Amino acid sequence: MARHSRKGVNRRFTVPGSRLPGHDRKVQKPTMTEERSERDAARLAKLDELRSAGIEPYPARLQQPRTHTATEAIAAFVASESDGDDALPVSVCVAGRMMSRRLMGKVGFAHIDDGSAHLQVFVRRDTVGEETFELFKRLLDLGDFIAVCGEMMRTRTGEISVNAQSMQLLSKSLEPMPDKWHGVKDVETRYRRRYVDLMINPEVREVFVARARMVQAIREYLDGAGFIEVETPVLQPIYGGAAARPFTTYHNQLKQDLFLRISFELYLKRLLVGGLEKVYEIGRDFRNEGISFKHNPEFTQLEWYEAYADYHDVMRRVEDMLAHIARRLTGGTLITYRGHEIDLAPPWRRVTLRDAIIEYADLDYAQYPTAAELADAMRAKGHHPETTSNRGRLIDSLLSNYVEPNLIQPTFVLDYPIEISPLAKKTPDDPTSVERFEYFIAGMEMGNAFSELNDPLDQRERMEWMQQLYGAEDEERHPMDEDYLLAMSYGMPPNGGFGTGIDRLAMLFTDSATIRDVLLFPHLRSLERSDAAGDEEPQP
RNA sequence: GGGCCGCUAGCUCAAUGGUAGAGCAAGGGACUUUUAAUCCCUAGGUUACAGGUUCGAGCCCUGUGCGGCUCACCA
Repeated sequence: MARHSRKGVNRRFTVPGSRLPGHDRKVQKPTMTEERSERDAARLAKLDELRSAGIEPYPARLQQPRTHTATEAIAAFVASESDGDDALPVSVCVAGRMMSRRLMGKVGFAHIDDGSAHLQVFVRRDTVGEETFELFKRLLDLGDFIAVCGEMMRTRTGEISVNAQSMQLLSKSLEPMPDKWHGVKDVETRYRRRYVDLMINPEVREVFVARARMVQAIREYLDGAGFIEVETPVLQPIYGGAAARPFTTYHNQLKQDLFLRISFELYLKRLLVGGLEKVYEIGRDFRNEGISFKHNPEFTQLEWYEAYADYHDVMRRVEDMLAHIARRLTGGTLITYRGHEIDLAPPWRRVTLRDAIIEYADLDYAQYPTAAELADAMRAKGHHPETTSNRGRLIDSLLSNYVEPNLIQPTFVLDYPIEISPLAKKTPDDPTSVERFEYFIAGMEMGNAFSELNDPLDQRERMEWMQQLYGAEDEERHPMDEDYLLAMSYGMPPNGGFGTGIDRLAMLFTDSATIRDVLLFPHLRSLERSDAAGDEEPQP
């Protein structure tokens, strides 16, 4: 937009609102642009009026530097009040977005929001002068950023306020603010224009502050336990470490197909080979799968690997870490999620997958050694298995359909079928099962861990077996990763590994019903697509 | 991808198949301690889009778009 000079091209086209979603659908009709500009005419006229009065609506800096956030200004005034008669006046310069304004003749009130608090500003014509009062009264709009300097005071009704001595416009808003009382409720608008959601709905900001504090608590815990944080490639020539379909991309100069990672696992375990004993990574994974209240195409994952630990050690660390997060966020280990009171205090319940399925689905899969037998037994119990599934997937479906919804309190489910766990060590007493657990809270799968397989020959067999088991046409079939096998052949210490969805933890700790509420910009279908569809053929 | 539900002014919401409204926001006016300020006036709409039924459609039907819930796959 910089190419449009101030007094050059029709300024209408620089109005951000002309590209807002609700108008993109209609933007091809010029009449709508005209109507749009009519609605904006008042604010655009104010821009002209401000400039001709010598007031730059988008100044580069404050005339007087900010001395206090809203919270600090209030605190400073409260402190001075406690001095009683000896109290000295508290002079402040504050800045923020004007959220409300009440005009009454030659005096007026406004609230500014700077992210720390709302602070009332009292503006009296006799104090600020004719010119500034006119600016405040007539040329400012809700949504404008302003700076205000003055002494702190209490109004007649007792509200701590800034008694404005001077006022500066910092940034003009050309879009109307949403309803000050109701905010924005439409979820599509809230997700597509998160900035509007954040500016008007204070509880949204709280969710993301809590999420940030949660991640901070995780790093604090792991750093304190001697882990180092590392970063591994997002763009990978061979994807792996999970059962999921990847996004593909292409490097032009290398003429090479690349995949966006679906997990960090294979790279982090290479680091154990290299001698880093405790590593973790917090980063983005990408999975080309369905979208739901607990699935976004890109999501934040925590994975760690710890040499000389097995999956029992990992369980102890997981329950310890989550209790640590809860204490940091709430002071205790009790949290409420969607009406359930959940206690994260260790130790959590531990139950084998087999026992859990016996308990909740009334079926002992150990009695049915083949997929066909198990599927028959499931049908006899009134379940409806996919006919094409292998035995591991059948067991997994029993878990997610019958067990998972019942696991409200934190629970480790352990010892998984080998067919769906190619990177985990076999259990010593049962070669069809592996030392793996998933943990569940509030009926949601939260994470996954193994005693990591470190036998290179076993790993090669397992990968080759997976190739056969899933068939060439299966989209979750993974390519062989020869370099990973090579790394393991150098010798990998026995270790316990763990992965968990940061977004799901954030849902849990912020009592959010959907992953979209803990993602600042959840993935939504583009609106532009519908406009382009009629004009041109989609690209192949 | 399947099923169900939704889409009306910038925002929040009304409107038996019969003239599309209100509050807030916006524009004009009154008001020197208000706080969802108050009072008077004004403007603002291709009811998501495209068809159909009907004398007449925001409402009924079909399709499309976007969203929500849900099922399937997955963390």
